[in-house]
Amino acid sequence: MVVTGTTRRVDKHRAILDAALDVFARQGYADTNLDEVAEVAGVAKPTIYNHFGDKAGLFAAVVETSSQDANARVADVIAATSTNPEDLRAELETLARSLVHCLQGGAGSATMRLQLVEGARFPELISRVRDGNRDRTLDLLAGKLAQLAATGHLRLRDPGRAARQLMALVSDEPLVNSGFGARPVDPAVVDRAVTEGVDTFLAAFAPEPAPES
Amino acid sequence: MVVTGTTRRVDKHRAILDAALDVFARQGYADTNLDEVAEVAGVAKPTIYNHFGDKAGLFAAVVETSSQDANARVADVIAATSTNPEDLRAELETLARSLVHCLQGGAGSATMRLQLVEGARFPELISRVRDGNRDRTLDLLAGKLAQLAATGHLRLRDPGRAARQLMALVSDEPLVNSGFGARPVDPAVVDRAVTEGVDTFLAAFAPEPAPES
Amino acid sequence: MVVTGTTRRVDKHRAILDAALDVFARQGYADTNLDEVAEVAGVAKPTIYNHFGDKAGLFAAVVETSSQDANARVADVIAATSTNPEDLRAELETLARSLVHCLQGGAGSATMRLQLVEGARFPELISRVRDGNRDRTLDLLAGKLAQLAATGHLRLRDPGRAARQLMALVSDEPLVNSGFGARPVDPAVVDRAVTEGVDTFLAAFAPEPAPES
Amino acid sequence: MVVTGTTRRVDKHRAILDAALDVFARQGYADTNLDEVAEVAGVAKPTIYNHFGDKAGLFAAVVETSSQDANARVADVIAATSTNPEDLRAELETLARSLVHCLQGGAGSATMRLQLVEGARFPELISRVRDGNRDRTLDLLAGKLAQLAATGHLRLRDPGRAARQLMALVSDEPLVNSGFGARPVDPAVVDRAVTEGVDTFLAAFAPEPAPES
DNA sequence: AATGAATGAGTTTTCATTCAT
DNA sequence: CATGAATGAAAACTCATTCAT
Repeated sequence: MVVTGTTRRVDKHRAILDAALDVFARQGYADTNLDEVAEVAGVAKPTIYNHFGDKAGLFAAVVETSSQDANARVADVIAATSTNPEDLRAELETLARSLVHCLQGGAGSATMRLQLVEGARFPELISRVRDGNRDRTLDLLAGKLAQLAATGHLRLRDPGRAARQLMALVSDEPLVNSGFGARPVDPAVVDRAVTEGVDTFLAAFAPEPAPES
Repeated sequence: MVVTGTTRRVDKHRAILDAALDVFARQGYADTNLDEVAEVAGVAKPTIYNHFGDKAGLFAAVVETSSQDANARVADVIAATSTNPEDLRAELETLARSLVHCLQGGAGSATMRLQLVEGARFPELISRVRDGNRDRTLDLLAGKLAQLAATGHLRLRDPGRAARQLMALVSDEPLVNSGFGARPVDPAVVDRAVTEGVDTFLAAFAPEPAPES
Repeated sequence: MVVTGTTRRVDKHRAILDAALDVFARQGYADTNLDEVAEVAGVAKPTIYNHFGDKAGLFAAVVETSSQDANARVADVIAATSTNPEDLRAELETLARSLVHCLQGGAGSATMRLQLVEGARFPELISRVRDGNRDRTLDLLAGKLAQLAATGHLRLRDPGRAARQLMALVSDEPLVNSGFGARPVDPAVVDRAVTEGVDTFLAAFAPEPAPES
Repeated sequence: MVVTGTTRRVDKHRAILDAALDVFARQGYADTNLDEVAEVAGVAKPTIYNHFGDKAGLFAAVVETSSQDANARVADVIAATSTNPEDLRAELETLARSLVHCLQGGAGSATMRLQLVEGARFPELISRVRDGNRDRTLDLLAGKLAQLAATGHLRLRDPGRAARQLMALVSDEPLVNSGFGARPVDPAVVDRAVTEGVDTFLAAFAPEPAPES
């Protein structure tokens, strides 16, 4: 009994966040009206105000929450990568594919689109969230690559640079192909970007001369 | 003098387009009100409607025009690249820097931001313009790289892939750093991306083992 | 007190309808701006949109409501007419005067003017409402006249025709005189139309040769 | 050569009037925009201002002109009626049918609709034109009926009343059926109204007891 | 805490009218 | 005189936000 009230409240809180992420990502901040969010969430409009203060507060909460989720998934993916793999190429391809999927698939796409589209409207919020997430991701990735270098699987002097370039090689093309999150990505484009990206990465950073393109 | 009637109209047309590019890029489509565009352009609001029909028509005209401009600049830059350079690394760095500048600097940044932010609102328009431009750019770049391969400066089997990866290596980081066009790019980031990007590109595609990273 | 919430809403609904009938009838649909309706009704403009969707929806509601009112009054008037009167002429004059009053006086005039002026703008709505009402009125009137014929007070073979012609005789002149609802009717014109209309009606349909004109 | 300028001007004047009658009648004053009138007339918008001053002036000119035309046609019809006909019923039916046609057919309908719909907007103009026309028509008709009484074809003491009632009997139903000019009239309705209207008129005003209805 | 209802402020669009040629 | 272009004023409609229950 006692927790029911709390549970309900938490449920509504979460329902509003989910609905808002969906609607904001599809229509952008300015074109989102809270009536629609309220309807999708199944609550009355004033309830949104009770929970989040105003429209900007709701948006901030959505961005923070969804970014944390995405970041956690990315960290998991990187952590799951072996530092001493049998097949380096396969290991990197798996890693890259997972990263691209975190950033472009499902909620990841919505999260990214939000950050991207509303960067000019909420500069501090978005800068903080995005740069923070990106920095953490690149740090983790650089760490992993440094370990691979330590174990002799890679030959690199600047793990940060290698991390940035690996990300660029495998994620740039899918990003553009998705219309920067506006459309679903073509899986074939992801495949090609991952395969060719890792290939070039290895050509540049593998200890032995890798096969040419 | 004699053509003043025509001149005046053309002037206003151009003034509206310039003002609209500025305001749209800064505030996004939904947050732009035509009162502000009219004021910046120095015309009355109905004049905008006379020239462009409605807000969406104005936006479309802005995107088309500014994209054509950007595309022309990019084509010039690529065309100006030597296919038999003394110093390949320097030549590629110059090319890359110019490309990044076309895409991220000044009007280029505004153009890109428009396309990127409003992709979901005007899918056909943006797809047509952006994909068209990107494809043309990559074709031109691939052609240039193929020539460099033919003259023995590069070793590559798939010029299209090389073009996409060169673009990714040098432009991804500045793009992110600019908040996808929301902030001015840090020139140091551009420098680093260009230098390191070309370096890795050469490591992967130069005939002789390129210098390590 | 307990039902204040409901009451308030109903009050505003009614207030808007009343105000709108007034303003629409005076100025016509196109010249009516909802700011004025809102002011007359004592509500904010969006409240009108909350209740009626848009301007056309408000108009439709006004027409439906006011027509139902008018129709009910007309039905009452006809029902109140005796089928076995002592003085047939007096009875018919009373009936006719009441009918004309229903159609031309006060809210009746506004209702009629609306239907008449906006017939081209809302063809289905107006056709439905007006033809329906007119048909029902003529049916009721024809029924009453048929009863008067059955009791020997009138001599007629086609009660529908008699009803139409009675209406024409007593209402045409006041209608024109009011500028089709634009001005208040001159009571003297109503008097004359009723007296002379009933007189001619009786000359044509009374069993015994009625007094000459 | 010399008259060409004048001729052209007259042509344009007339073309504007014709176009304006058409558009005003279809859409009403408030919903008519002069761009459309200009396009239909094949002239530039300022030309309308040169000829008629402003929108209201154009409307007044249209009403005056078209009313004069309609009035002239009505006068012709009444004048063409014999005062000593072989078949009185047939003669009256012909007269009535022609009158209804003048008022409801083609330009007559447009003229009437204008007067009716815009009565509240231009009270003096419309009152003057309509009442004037109606009075003249009723005077002419009353004169004709008085002559028929003088020749023993009718038995009436008040020719004005007889004229008003004849008009009411034959024109009321078609008027309503046309939606007061908004739709084309059903010819069957005209036929019935004329036949039955004249029948009742004769029942009331013929010297010998006319056949009952 | 949650909600139905109400509202103030703002935006797109239209159109009668006027310049300048 | 006729016209292409420009404009000031207004009106429909929307939406974030707040009351009152």
